[in-house]
Amino acid sequence: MAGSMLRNMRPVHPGEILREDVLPALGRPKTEIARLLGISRQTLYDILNEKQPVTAQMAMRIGKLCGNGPEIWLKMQGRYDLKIAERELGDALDNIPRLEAA
Amino acid sequence: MAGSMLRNMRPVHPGEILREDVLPALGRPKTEIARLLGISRQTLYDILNEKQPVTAQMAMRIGKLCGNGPEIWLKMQGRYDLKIAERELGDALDNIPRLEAA
DNA sequence: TCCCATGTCAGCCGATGCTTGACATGTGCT
DNA sequence: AGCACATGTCAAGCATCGGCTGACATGGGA
Repeated sequence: MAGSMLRNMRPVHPGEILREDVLPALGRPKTEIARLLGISRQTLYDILNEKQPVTAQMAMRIGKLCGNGPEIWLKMQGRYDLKIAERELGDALDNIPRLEAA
Repeated sequence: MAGSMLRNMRPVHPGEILREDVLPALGRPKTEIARLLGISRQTLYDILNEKQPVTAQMAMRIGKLCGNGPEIWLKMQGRYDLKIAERELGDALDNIPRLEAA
């Protein structure tokens, strides 16, 4: 079914795509990219280095600049966050039972 | 195409679904739900009152308890966040140009 | 040489996510 | 009546987070 391929892939931080594919394709200095996005240079670097997530606001900015819309970026971040959350929760999840409708 | 119906709907906070549909169907005291989820009672109420988002961790917990997985909840929150972000950014978006690959 | 881009560090700050503890109110059981 | 428990809400507290500014050392053109 649709999406199954994506689901089984290692979780990819949106910053990796920006750094490896998108920004090189745009071919502009990162300093300018940050300015165009309306964010600080530091914040852009943090995202590219995968130290900060792509928030909803960031997704909108990036989606606008790249013309592909915000959903892709936010969804990518979501998949990433879920993987992290799964690892962080660990055994805590085992203690949560599955309830069924009464 | 798939998803177009969802996209055009008003943004729904996951707490609304929990409050209106899911918890009633489970038919357990909210106090117990919070305990089973492994979170504080206050946090559950905040989510039900749409004052706190469903984070990735929360999505995992809820998804486990309800047996439907975390993606639904996180995606719902994402759509909601995008609507909020769009409103908050406002004109700031107009200042972001659309770049094309060089 | 001067200008600009790059990459990284440190520190600040407001907001967020979640917690504990308490309170008043209601409900059901014995 | 009395107890146990659920409900809904408030007030702090607290660590983390998202984003910023300012600074530094470095490198590559014009």
